[in-house]
Amino acid sequence: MSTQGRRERERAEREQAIISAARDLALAEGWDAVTTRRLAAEIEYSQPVLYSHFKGKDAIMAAVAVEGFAELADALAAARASAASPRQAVADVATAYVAFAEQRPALYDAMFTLAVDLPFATQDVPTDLARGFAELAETVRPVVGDADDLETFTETFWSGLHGLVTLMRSARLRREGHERRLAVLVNRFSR
Amino acid sequence: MSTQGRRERERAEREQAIISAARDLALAEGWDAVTTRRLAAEIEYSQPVLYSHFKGKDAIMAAVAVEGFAELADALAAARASAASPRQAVADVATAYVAFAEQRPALYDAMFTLAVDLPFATQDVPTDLARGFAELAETVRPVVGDADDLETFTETFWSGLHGLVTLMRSARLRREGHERRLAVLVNRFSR
DNA sequence: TCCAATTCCTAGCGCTGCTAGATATGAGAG
DNA sequence: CTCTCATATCTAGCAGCGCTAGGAATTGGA
Repeated sequence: MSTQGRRERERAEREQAIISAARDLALAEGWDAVTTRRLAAEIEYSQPVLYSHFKGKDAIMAAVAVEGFAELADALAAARASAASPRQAVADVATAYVAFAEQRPALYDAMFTLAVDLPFATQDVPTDLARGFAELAETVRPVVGDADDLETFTETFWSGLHGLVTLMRSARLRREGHERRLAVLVNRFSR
Repeated sequence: MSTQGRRERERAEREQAIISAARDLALAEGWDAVTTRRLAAEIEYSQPVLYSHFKGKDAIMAAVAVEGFAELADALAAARASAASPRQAVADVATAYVAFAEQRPALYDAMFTLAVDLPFATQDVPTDLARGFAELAETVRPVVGDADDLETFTETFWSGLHGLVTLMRSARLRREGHERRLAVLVNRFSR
C-alpha cells in the first residue's frame, strides 16, 4: 500500500515544482513571461497538468505569494530581533521591508498588487500574512502614542512603506531621495 | 485649402473619441474589458485605425492617464482652496486624494500602477502631474518641520496616501478603519 | 491475464494585441 | 470632366494567451 503514499508524495513534489518554476520565472523575467505553456515546459509535463493542481494561473500566483508572506515575515522578524533599541527597530524593520520588496519585485507584486482574490480566503495565508503584520505591530508598539490604537497605527505605517515601494517601482518617485523619504516616514511614526 | 484643416480637426476629434471610449470602458468594466476590438467598435472604425493614432494599447492607457493627472490636480486644488485653515487643508486634500482614487479606480490605476513607461517621458504629462504634486507640496508647506525639506516631505506624504488607497483597493486593508488610518496619517504629517 | 480506474497528452476553442496587403476614397492635373 | 496617384481605411490573418474536452496510455487489483 505504499504506492499510494509514493504517488501523493510525487504529486506534492510536482506541485512544489510548479510553484518554484513560476516564482523563478517571475523573478527573472516578470509575471508576463509566466505563461502556462512555459510553466508546463519547465516542469516537463503538459499544460493540463497544471490545472489538476491549481484552478488557474491566478491560483498559481497566489501560491507563490503565500511563500512570499512567510519570507517577508521572517525578514521582518530578523530585522526586529537584531535591532539595538526599540526606535532603531522601527528603522531597521522599515529598511528590511523595502529591501524585501526591491530584491523580489515580482514576488512583492504577487503578494500585494496582483492576485487580489484567492489567498485571503484560504487558511494558511492569513497565518503568514498575519505573522508579518504582527512583526510590524510589535515593532511599532513602543512608539505608538496614547491617542492611536496599535492596529490602526500599524496599518497606516505599513501603507506608508507600501506606498514608497510601489511609487518608486513604477518610476513615479525617483530612486534618488529614497533614503531621505524612508527616514521621514520612520521619523514621523516614531513619536 | 480648408480641407486639410478639416481633416486634421476630424482626426483630432477621433483621437479624443478613442481616449474617451477607453476611459469610459475602463471606468465601467475595468481595464481588462478595454480591448482594441471593443474600442474600435465603440468609435465605429476598424482596429488598425487605433494604431494610426497610438503606438499600442499602452499608449492609449497613457493618454487616459494624462487626462487623469489634470483632474486630480484640479480636485486637490479645489480642496486646498476651500479649506478653513492650513491644518484643515492637509486633512481635506488627503480626503480629496483618496476620494479621487476611490471614485475612479481604473483611472487611478492607469495613472499610478499601470502604464509604467510612456507618459513620464513626454512633455505635457509632467505639467499636470507636477501641478498635482505642487498642490500637495503647497498644502503641507505650513506643517513641514525645519528638519525636513519640502520635496522629500511631500513625496513621503504622497506615498502614505498612495499606500492607503492601493492596499485598501486590493483588499489587503479592510474598508472599515479607513477614516481612522487617514486621520493617523494626516496627524503624523501635521506637526 | 484481463479489466477498470486513474493519469496524462493531443488538439482545439475563443480570445488577445498587432500588422501586412488589398481596397476604397478623394484631391489635383490635364 | 476624366484620369491618376496618394492617402485613408478595411479585411484577413499571425502568433500568442488561458483554459478544456475527449481520447490514449499507464497502472493497480481481480
